[in-house]
Amino acid sequence: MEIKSLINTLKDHSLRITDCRKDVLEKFLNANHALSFKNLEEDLVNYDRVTLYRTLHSFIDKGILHRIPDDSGFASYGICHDTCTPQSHSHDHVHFKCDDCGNIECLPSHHVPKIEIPGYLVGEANLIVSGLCNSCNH
Amino acid sequence: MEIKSLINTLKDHSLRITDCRKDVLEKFLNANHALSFKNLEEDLVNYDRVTLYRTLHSFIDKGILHRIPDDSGFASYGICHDTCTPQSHSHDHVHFKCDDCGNIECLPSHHVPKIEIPGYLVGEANLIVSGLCNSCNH
DNA sequence: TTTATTTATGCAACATTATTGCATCTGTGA
DNA sequence: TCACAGATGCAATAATGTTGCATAAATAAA
Ligand SMILES: [Mn+2]
Ligand SMILES: [Mn+2]
Ligand SMILES: [Zn+2]
Ligand SMILES: [Zn+2]
Repeated sequence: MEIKSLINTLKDHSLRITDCRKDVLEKFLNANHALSFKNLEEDLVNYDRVTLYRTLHSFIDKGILHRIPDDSGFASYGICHDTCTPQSHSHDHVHFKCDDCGNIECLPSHHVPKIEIPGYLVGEANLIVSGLCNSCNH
Repeated sequence: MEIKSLINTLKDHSLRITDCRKDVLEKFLNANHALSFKNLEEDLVNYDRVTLYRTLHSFIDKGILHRIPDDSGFASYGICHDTCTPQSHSHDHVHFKCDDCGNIECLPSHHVPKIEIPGYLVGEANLIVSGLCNSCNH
């Protein structure tokens, strides 16, 4: 990932170009799976925890990242491959959590099946599947 | 819910009969939706927080309750209507979270669709749907 | 029923995760 | 280059959950 594209991504989302934002964004672009806050904290030790939290929040606000809830309470964050905006986050893809390596992946090719519930108005749906990922299964 | 049945439920799961356990179990049996820890804490003020946590844990261990993860990080707990045991919790039903009243419901009649992911070994699946519940929708 | 054993409870302390206030620093547009 | 909105770091605080330990209560044994 070259630095030019990082900067453009930040500019396109009307975010100021800072070292922290570049480093965080780069990590997400290079990772092939979602990252937890702990992942970031471990690797980007030269930034304050608070700054990392605020960086995640601004990325989510702008539609660069989406939060992936986890049963264990440790949320992860994934890139919004589809075009999310500050106005609307929409993610109808399945999330996979590997029981072995612990990684969480976005599976954009797998959409969450629509559920019909009589008498209910169904909005968002969130499907988290666990098991063994492609790497750990072979 | 009469007290006899409460006691029998506890006995059947080899748990000692205590006031706290009876009160907590009664609340779950009377509620028509899942309860969060905060729900319990607000209503059962005469018990220590730690005791409520431990009560929830023992109920989960024995297969009386199951934990329902929530995007917001506040887990809820629902009764295991099917026969769960200390050995195996199995819940393949959909969970619904109402955007209006905030209640979370177990929908035992709605099973989580099975997902096939090539190269992956798929195990558990967790589907949380949000929208308006039957009450808030009418 | 009484006693002994096991388990549950309450309190305090601690751990973890996340947020807020505020002074200072930095990026950006003028 | 300058002014200013916005970002950062640090300290304090909040929210949620866990652990250790003394005491109390429930159940088993006598
Ligand atoms: Mn995703
Ligand atoms: Mn349920
Ligand atoms: Zn894996
Ligand atoms: Zn509702």
